Amino acid sequence: MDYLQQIGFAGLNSRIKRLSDELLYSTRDYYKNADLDIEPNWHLIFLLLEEHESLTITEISQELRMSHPACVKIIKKMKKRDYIDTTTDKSDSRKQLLKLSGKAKDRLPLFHKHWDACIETTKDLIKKSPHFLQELSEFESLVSEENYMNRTIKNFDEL
Amino acid sequence: MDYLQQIGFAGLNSRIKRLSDELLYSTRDYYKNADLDIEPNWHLIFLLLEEHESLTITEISQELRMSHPACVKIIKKMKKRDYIDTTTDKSDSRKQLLKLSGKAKDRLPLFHKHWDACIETTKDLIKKSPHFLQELSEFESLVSEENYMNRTIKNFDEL
DNA sequence: TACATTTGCGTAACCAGTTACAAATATTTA
DNA sequence: TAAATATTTGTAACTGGTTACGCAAATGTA
Repeated sequence: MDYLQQIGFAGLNSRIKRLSDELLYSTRDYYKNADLDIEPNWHLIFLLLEEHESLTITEISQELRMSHPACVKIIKKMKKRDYIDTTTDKSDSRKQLLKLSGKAKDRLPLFHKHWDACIETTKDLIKKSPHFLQELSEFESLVSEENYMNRTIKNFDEL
Repeated sequence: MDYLQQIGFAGLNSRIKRLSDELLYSTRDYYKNADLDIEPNWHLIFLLLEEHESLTITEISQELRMSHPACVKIIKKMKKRDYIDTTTDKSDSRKQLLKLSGKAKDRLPLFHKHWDACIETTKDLIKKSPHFLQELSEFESLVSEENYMNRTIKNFDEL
C-alpha cells in the first residue's frame, strides 16, 4: 500500500507532483527511445507556432501560463537544434519574433504521429475516469481564483 | 481561455505539471509567510518518523516512492536545521538510523496546526470534485502497471 | 574461507521550473 | 521635450526531482 495514498488529503499535493514527474520522465524516455531529438514541452511551442506563424517569448509564456525565463530556456534549446528561427521585430527592437525553421516543418509530420500516440496513451489512462478532466479544470480554476497559500492562511486563522 | 485546456488531451500532462508546481511554490510561500523554517515535503518525513521511531534513507525512499538521492537531499537539509538525529545501526554499519530530534518534537504540535490548515485547503479545493481522489488513484495505478513510455510505444505501433 | 553479488548511501551531473535582478527599448506623463 | 515608468528579454541563483556511478559493508555461494 502506498503511504501517500494512506495519509489521504495530506498526501495529495505530493501525489500530483509524483505523477507529474513520472509522466515527464517517461515522456522524455519515449522521445529518446524513438530517437526523436526533441524534449517534453517542446510540443506545446511547436503547436503554438503551427497556429501563429510568429510569436514572441512573452506571448508564449502568457499562452502557456509559464514564467518567461522558463520559456527562454526552452526556446534557447530549440534554437540550438535549429527548430526555431528568430528575427527582430522591425517596429520594436526588443521583441524577438520566433518562427518554425525549415527543419521543424520537415519533421513536424513525424512528430505529430508520435504526439498522436501520446494522446492515445492519455486517453487510455483516463478512459475509466470520466470526471477527471472536468474536475481537474475545477481544481485549476479554484487555485487560480485564490492561491493555495492564501487559502491556507485563511483556514489557519479560522482553526 | 487557457491554451493548455484548449488543446485537450495533448495538454493534460503539462497541466498536471503546472498544477503541481503551483501547489509546491505556494506551499513554500505559506511556510515562509508563517515563519515556519520548514519546506514542502518535509512533512512527509516528519509524519513517517512520528509513526516509526527510526527509519533509514532506503526505507523512507521506498515509503514515498521516491529515489534515494532525493531523500538524501531532503534529510541533509533537515539535519542541518536540527530536525533529525542520526545514529549508525549497530548490526549494519551502512545504515543510518534517522530519528526526530528534540527540536522536531517540540515544534511538531505547531507544525501540525499548519498542516491541518493545508488539509482544509485541499478539502476545499476538491469539495466539488467527488471523484477526483478515486480517479487520481486509478491514474496512478495504471501508470505504475505499465509506464507512459511503454504504453505510447505500443500505441504508436498500432497506429 | 574466499570470492562474487547485493545493499545502503553518498555524490556528481543533469533537467525543468521558480524569483530576483539588470539592461535596453518603448511608452507615458509632467 | 525630458524624465519617469513599463515592457521585453536575458541571466543568475535557487529548489527539487532524476539517472549514473562509486564505495563500503553485508550477504550468498562455491
